[in-house]
Amino acid sequence: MDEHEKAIIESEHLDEETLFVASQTFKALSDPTRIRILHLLSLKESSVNEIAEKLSLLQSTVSHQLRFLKNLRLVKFRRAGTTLFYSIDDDHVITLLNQAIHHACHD
Amino acid sequence: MDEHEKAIIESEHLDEETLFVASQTFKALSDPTRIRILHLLSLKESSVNEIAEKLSLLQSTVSHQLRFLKNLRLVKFRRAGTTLFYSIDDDHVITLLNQAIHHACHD
DNA sequence: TCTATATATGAATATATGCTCATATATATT
DNA sequence: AATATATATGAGCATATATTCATATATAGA
Repeated sequence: MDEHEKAIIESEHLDEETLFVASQTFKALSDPTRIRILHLLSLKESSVNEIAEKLSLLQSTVSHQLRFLKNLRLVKFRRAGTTLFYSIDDDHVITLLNQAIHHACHD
Repeated sequence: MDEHEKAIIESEHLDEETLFVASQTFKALSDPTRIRILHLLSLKESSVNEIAEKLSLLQSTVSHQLRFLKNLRLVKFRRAGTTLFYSIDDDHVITLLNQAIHHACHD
């Protein structure tokens, strides 16, 4: 942790930018459906239909949530014909997620 | 991380309970106002009015959000006369918060 | 007990969110 | 070009959320 960062964390004032990015990151993890999708992707790259089937969700629901996660650059995809394989693009959020799961297991 | 926990994280299926607790934790951190309150409390114990003044929020807004955070056992308070001093009751969420701030600073 | 101060609460409102349905788009195959 | 498959998108709806206003409650002091 560098001095600049330390200064931000120890300052009473959090700037708008930091506040927005942090809250968006947590918003991504605040919905059970998105947690399930991210958790699945943390285990293995999957297509939209695979995710839908494994998690018993509509294809449309999965696609909407993937767009949300892609906009936040939390997931990425590669194309293989008509199939899109999604995977994690930000290991940091998976770390946050696993920590929360860890914590949830120890209440 | 024990075996049981490892099994949960590595399983494709997250149980409802774990999912709910984890999503609630992140929901608490998904709102800029709550982040500001938690961040302030991580620096120092504060009364409701102090929080409201420092963050330019209505007393009612702060009180409502503190109730939310208290229900999740993320904050606690001690009474001193008519004044209630709130403080952090779950260091884990502050760790999560500081990690996200750290991450936000390095984009 | 009356008053002042600090906090909590309920109702109302505006906005955000997540899901579903129907349909559009993109790619591959024939 | 026509068809099939995989995915994306927009509209509509129901629910959740955050804030505000008005008011209630609780404690302390005169």
